[in-house]
Amino acid sequence: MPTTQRTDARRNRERLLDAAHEAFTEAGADASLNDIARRAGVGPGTLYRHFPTRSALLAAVLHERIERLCAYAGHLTGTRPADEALAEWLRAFIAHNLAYHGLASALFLEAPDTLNANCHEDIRNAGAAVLTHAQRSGTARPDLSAPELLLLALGIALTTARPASRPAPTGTPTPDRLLALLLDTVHPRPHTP
Amino acid sequence: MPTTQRTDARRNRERLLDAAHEAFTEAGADASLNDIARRAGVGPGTLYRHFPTRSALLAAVLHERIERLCAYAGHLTGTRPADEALAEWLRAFIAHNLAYHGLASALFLEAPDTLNANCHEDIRNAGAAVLTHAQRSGTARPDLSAPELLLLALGIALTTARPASRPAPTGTPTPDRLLALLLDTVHPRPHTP
DNA sequence: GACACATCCGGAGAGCCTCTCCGTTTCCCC
DNA sequence: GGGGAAACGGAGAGGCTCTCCGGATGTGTC
Repeated sequence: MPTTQRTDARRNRERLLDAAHEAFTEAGADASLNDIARRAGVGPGTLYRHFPTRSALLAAVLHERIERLCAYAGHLTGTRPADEALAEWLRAFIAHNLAYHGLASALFLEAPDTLNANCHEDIRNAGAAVLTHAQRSGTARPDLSAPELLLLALGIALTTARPASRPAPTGTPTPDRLLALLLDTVHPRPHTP
Repeated sequence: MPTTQRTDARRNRERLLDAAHEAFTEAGADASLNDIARRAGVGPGTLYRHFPTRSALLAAVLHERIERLCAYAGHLTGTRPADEALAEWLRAFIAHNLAYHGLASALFLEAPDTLNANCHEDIRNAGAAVLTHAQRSGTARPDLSAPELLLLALGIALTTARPASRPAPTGTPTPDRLLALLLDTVHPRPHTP
């Protein structure tokens, strides 16, 4: 069993990822896998061999993006004051989850399996790193856990994501405003009244 | 055009609502409308005549529940201190949105149309009433709007709702804990450091 | 270069779902 | 009890997910 794929398999995989990116961009969660296979010039069987489930495909499409998000955490904690780093990373985290009309959030809510476990783990670790850093500097309350913070931020993405067709009506709170409110929770209370 | 439905129509409508309640309880968003019609002992055509879209059916199923939620707001502001009323109503709001494995939240994120516009409006008004009451009493920060608060609470429901099959893994933050964090944002800061 | 063979492809098709259309039945009112 | 409006129901079109397997295609070997 050679560790390398056949070249046609590798080529098809790339084509499928490109087609999936296109389809998810246009149709979000409603994108048809059949259609993605068609766009890639490939049979449905080929799609399912490369990506057994819709999540697997989504995880593969998001893979690079997630790696960048995680690397960004390291970059921020190294170059910015802890509270700025936390705020900026959360902003990036929310922006990431808004990708593909909020489809990226869906991956995060799925049951972790062998295919997306790394994504979950990596993001959780990145979030934990940024939060811990802020807590050590005294700019984040110590009783807050990373899963709590990430879920709250994820909620912001989920409630502000819009399906392709429907733009946000005016008056709808923006993700930035909701994040600002969330950050008020994160900062330690000056004192308990 | 008589304003009253025929008795068989009314009967079928009731049966459909019961069947839908069952199916949504079991399968959440994945419930098949075909299956709901079957359970109700009715053809698919009948289902679609009574409820032209899935949302319409969902809105009808949730109607009573939503009325209770809105009435609860009035009750709370009349009988409880403003901050307690706000906390308790938000708890109820989140619990409501967790119904049918989070399916109830979906209705809230949909584009308002003639069928569900009342639901949106009523809930928004109820939330605004409870929030305004708290703001007048000085227990909620004045720069917070009802849509903002509702979206944040809705986010909690969305991120903690679980599809039928998959219970929350231990260590997952509970809705109550996330709400407690959210309420910290809501209370006015003792002073700005 | 040709051969053998593991790998990979493609598309037909089963099964389900949404939603429509229209001939038929059922109720309601006179 | 009879006429007509209102409502029913189910066949069926079209699409989607996912599987299966005969056939095509790279790849290492001689």
